[in-house]
Formats: sequence, structure tokens, C-alpha cells
Amino acid sequence: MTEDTLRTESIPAAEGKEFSQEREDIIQSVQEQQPDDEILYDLAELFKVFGDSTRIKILYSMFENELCVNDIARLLNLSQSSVSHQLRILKTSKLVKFRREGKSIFYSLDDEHVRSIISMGMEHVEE
Amino acid sequence: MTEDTLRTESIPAAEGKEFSQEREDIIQSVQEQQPDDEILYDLAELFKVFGDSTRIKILYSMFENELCVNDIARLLNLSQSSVSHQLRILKTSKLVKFRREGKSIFYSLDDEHVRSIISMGMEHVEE
DNA sequence: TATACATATGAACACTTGAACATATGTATA
DNA sequence: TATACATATGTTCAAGTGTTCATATGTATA
Repeated sequence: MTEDTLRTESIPAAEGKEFSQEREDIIQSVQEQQPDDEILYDLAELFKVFGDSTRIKILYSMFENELCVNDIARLLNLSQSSVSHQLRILKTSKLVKFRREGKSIFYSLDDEHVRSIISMGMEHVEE
Repeated sequence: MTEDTLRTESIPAAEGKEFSQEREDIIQSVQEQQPDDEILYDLAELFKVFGDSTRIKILYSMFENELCVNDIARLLNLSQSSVSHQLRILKTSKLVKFRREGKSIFYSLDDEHVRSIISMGMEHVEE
């Protein structure tokens, strides 16, 4: 029973449980279920966009209304530049859409996913 | 018609649309609907936790199985230290729970909210 | 209790990022 | 087209953050 060089894992041979092999199987199973790294990377990038209080405030302000940049800036007491920068990020992530009306540009949430994600998060926070 | 000093807003008096006042009303309405800053701050903090690819990978690996620190480290090819650090963040945010079994500590997703949030994000990403 | 194993923690460092400021672009009107 | 308004963009900088390395704590067994 000299399995010392088999692998680095501890195998409690006395108990005969083969604990390590069980873990290996689970790890392999998880590995197969795990989405591609690229997708998980994109997923993290998505949440990263939600992970800033300024952007969350902006998103929430558009929960039921479309608003123009200046509206948001005054509403949240932010500089126009800051709002515009953040809106660009939200635009890039396809979280908001926009339409032009004269000199103003009206922004609104892009789809129901956005509302759902925020709502889910809210439920978790409000516990 | 010298309304120059009234306010900085442009009021197209010619059209008589009182555009500015309409915006003011909307802004006030949104302001009343907006949750407290503190809540939105917490919400952003929550999403911030999801907004890191390492943590997302860790969370996803526990989607259907409980795993110990070492499992995760090998599975995702991360250092034990890094996993432990990230798990602490996930623990603090109440996204994962854990139980001890001998020398190992098994982690798993804390509740269905976590799964829901990830799934919602996935839907958005997979478009 | 001495040892090995599993996990947690602390400190240092490189990297990322949001805010501010200045400026550019785009649009409507006189 | 000159002007004013609305929005967008580029740059700089301070603050925040993930990883690594070293080390500490906790647990089981000889």
C-alpha cells in the first residue's frame, strides 16, 4: 500500500472512503457544467456596470421615465459631464437606449432584463 | 418678454409649451419614487461583488454543488489564498453560506436570490 | 503534544476606475 | 453663419481593489 507517489491528495485508506476521488469526480462534473470563461467574464463585466452607486442611481431614475442628461444631472445633483460619461458606459453595455428630440437626448432602460436584475438585487438588499 | 434672468432653463415662450416646467414636474416625481441613497448604495455594493470574474466563477462553480476551498482552488486554477479572500467577501455579502466538516469547510450559495441574479445576468449576456 | 493539513488573515504592490476640468461636437434659432 | 444650448469626449489624478507572499489560526490524527 505505498500510494505515496500517486498524487498529493490525502487518501484515508484506513477508512476506505476514497474521499479524494469523490472530490475529483465532483470537480470534473462542475468543470463540465461551467460556462466558458469568456461568458463568465462578460457576466462579471455586466455586473460591474451595476456596481457603482452613481450608475445605479441613474438607472433607477429611469425605472419608469425617460430622462435627458440634464434632467438626470439636476435630479441627482451630478455634473453634466459625469452623467454623460456614465451614460456612455450604460449605453455600451446595452442597459439603456436613447432617442433624440431637438437638442435633448432622452435615455431610458433598454429592456426588461435591466429592470429584473435591479429588482432581484433590491430583494436581496431589502432583507 | 425679458425673461433672461428668470432661470437658466430655456423656455420656448413662442410655442407656449412650458417645456421646462414639465421637466421639473417629472424630476420631482422621479425624486419621490427614488429609494433612499443608502439603499441604492447597498444595491451597488451588492452588484460590485458580482462584478469580478474570479468571484463570478466561484459563485457559478457552486451553482449546483457545495465545494470546499481547495476544490475551488484546483477547479479554477486559483491560489488557496485568493479563493479564501474572495469567499470572505462573498460571505460578508451573504451570497454564500458554509458548514464545517472535519478540516474542510464547504461553501454553497446562500439562497435562490443569488441564483436568480446570476441567471438574469446570463440572459442579458447571452444575447 | 507534535505534525500535517485546510483555511484564514495581514501587508505590499500593481492595476483599475470614477470624478473633475477643459474642451469638442452636435443642434436649433436669430 | 454666429450664438447659445445640450451632450460627448479626452486627460489627469486620487481612491479603491485583486493578487501574491508570508504567516497565523483551526482541526484531526499519530
